Amino acid sequence: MDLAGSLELLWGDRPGPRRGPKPALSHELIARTGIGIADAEGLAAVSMQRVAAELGFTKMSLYRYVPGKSELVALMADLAMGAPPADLGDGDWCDRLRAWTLALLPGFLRHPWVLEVTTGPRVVGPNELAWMESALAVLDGTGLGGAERMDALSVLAGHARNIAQQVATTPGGDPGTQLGAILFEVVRERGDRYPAVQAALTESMDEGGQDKGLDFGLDLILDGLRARVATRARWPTSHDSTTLPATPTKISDP
Amino acid sequence: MDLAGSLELLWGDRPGPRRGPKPALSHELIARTGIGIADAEGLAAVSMQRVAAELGFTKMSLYRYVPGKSELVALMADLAMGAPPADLGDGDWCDRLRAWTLALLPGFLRHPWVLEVTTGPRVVGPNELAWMESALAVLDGTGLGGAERMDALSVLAGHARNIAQQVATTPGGDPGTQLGAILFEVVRERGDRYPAVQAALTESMDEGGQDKGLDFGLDLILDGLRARVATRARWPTSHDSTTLPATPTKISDP
DNA sequence: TGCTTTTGTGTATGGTAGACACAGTTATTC
DNA sequence: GAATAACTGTGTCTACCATACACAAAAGCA
Repeated sequence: MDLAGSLELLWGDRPGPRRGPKPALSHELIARTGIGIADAEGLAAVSMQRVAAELGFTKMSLYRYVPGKSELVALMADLAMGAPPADLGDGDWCDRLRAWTLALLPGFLRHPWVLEVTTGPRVVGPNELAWMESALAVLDGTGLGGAERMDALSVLAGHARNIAQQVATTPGGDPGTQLGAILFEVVRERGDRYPAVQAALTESMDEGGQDKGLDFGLDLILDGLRARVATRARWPTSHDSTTLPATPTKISDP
Repeated sequence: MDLAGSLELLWGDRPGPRRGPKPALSHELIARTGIGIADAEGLAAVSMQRVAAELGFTKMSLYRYVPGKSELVALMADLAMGAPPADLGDGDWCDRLRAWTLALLPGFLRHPWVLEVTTGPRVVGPNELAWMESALAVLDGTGLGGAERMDALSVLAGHARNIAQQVATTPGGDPGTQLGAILFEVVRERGDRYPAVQAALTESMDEGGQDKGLDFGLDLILDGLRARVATRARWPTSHDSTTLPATPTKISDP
C-alpha cells in the first residue's frame, strides 16, 4: 500500500550503482518468479520466503530489490499483463476496440490473480498505461470528449474483467464446475424464493449452455458507443447524450 | 476457500443445539463486528484476534461459530451488501434496471473491501442471490433468453463495481486525490510516450472534471439492451444479435 | 593499500491462522 | 436427584508471515 514505493519501483529507472558486488537478481527475475508461483498455486502461495527459495536465496535478499511485498505484487501484476498488441487490425475504430478488449482477456485468464490485485486504489504501471494509451489512441478523433474516452475505456476493460472472472468461476476447471453446480443446487432447493433465478438458470441450460456473455456485452457496449460517436460527429461541441437524464445521477454519499 | 464451509455458513440454518451453555455470540454479531473493522480500517485490519478482542472474547471462541476466516469474510460480504430494495420504482423495465444498478452503489461505496473480497470463485450468499433475483425479475418477460438475462445482469453489476472502484480511487478522499495527481504527473513527464492518455486527461480536466462515467456507461448498456429487447420482441425465437459476428468469439485457451 | 559502498545473510520481533485438549456449564436421561 | 452427554469458552502450541537491524564478504575507487 506504499504509493511512493510502488511509484518508484514501477517507474523509477535508477542508474546502476558503481561500487559493491554485482546484484545477482533483478526486479524482472524476482517478479517473474512470483508470477510463476501465483499462476501455479495462487496468489496466497506467494510469500517472500517462497519466492526467495525458488531463486535459491534468502528472503531478506529480496528486500535489496523490492521495498515490500505489496510493491512486488504490483510489479508482478504489471509485468503479467504485458504490453498491448502493437496492431489491432485494419477495421474501423469499433473493430479495433473489440480487438483491444479481446486482447485483454488472455492475460486475465492466464493470471487470474491479477483481478484480485488490481481492485482498489493503486499506482498504474507502464504496461497498464500502455494499454490505456492503446485504447485511447483508437478513440482519438471520434469526437468523444476526454472524460468520455476514459469512461468508454473503463467500461470495456471492466467488461473484460467481468468475463474473465466469470470464466474462472463457471466452466471447465474442477472447482468451477462444482461452483456452478452448487449455485444450481442452492437455487433448486429454494426455487420458491428465487423463481426468476431458477427460470433463468434452467432456461440457460436448455439453450445449450454456450457462453455468449462475452459477445453479448461487447456488442451492447460497442453499439451504444457507435451511437454516441455518431451524435458527437454531428454536433461536435455538444456534450449531451441522447438518453442522458436532465440531471446527472449524483452518487449518494456513503 | 473452503466451499463446503462457506456453503454451510451462508445457507445452512442449523437447529439450535439443546444441551450445553447458551452461545454468547452469533454469526450476525461476529460478522457485523468484522464489517465495522473493515469499514473503518480496511480489510487488512480484520483478524480473528481483532474481531474477538472487539467483542471481548478470545479468538478461539470465534471458531465455535465460524469454520475459518475466509468463511467469516464471505459472511461479512453478503451481510454488508444487504438485501436489494423492495421497490425499484414505477418505470418500465429499463428504468427499474437503472434503479437496480444505482441501488448497488451505496453498498460498494460504504464497504469498498467487498470489491476485493468478491473477485474470484465464491459461493453466492442469500443476499447476493436476492440481488440477482431482483434484477432477473425485472428482465422477465422481455423476451431475452435465460443466458442473456444473466449476461445483462452481469454487465450492469460489473459496471456498478467498476464505478465504485473508480470513485474509491479518484475523488475526494485524501489518498485518492494523491493517486489521480500521481497518474497525471507520471503521464505529464512522459507525454511523448502516452500522447493519447495525456490528451484525454488534460481535456477531461478542462471539461470541468464532473464524473459522468456512471451515467455514460449505464446509458450505453441500457440503450444496447433496449435495442436487443426490441429485436427479441419481434422474433422471440431468434437468438441472433443484430451485430453478433457470424461465429461467436472463442475465448482462446490461456 | 586502504576506504567506501553495496550485497547477501542471520537473527530477532511481533503479527497471523488454526489444531487440540481441557474445564466449566447445561439439558437430557436414568 | 444423580449420572451422562453435549456444548461453550479458554489456554497452549505450532507453523507460518513480513520486516527491522546488524554484520561480514565483495568490489570499485582513491
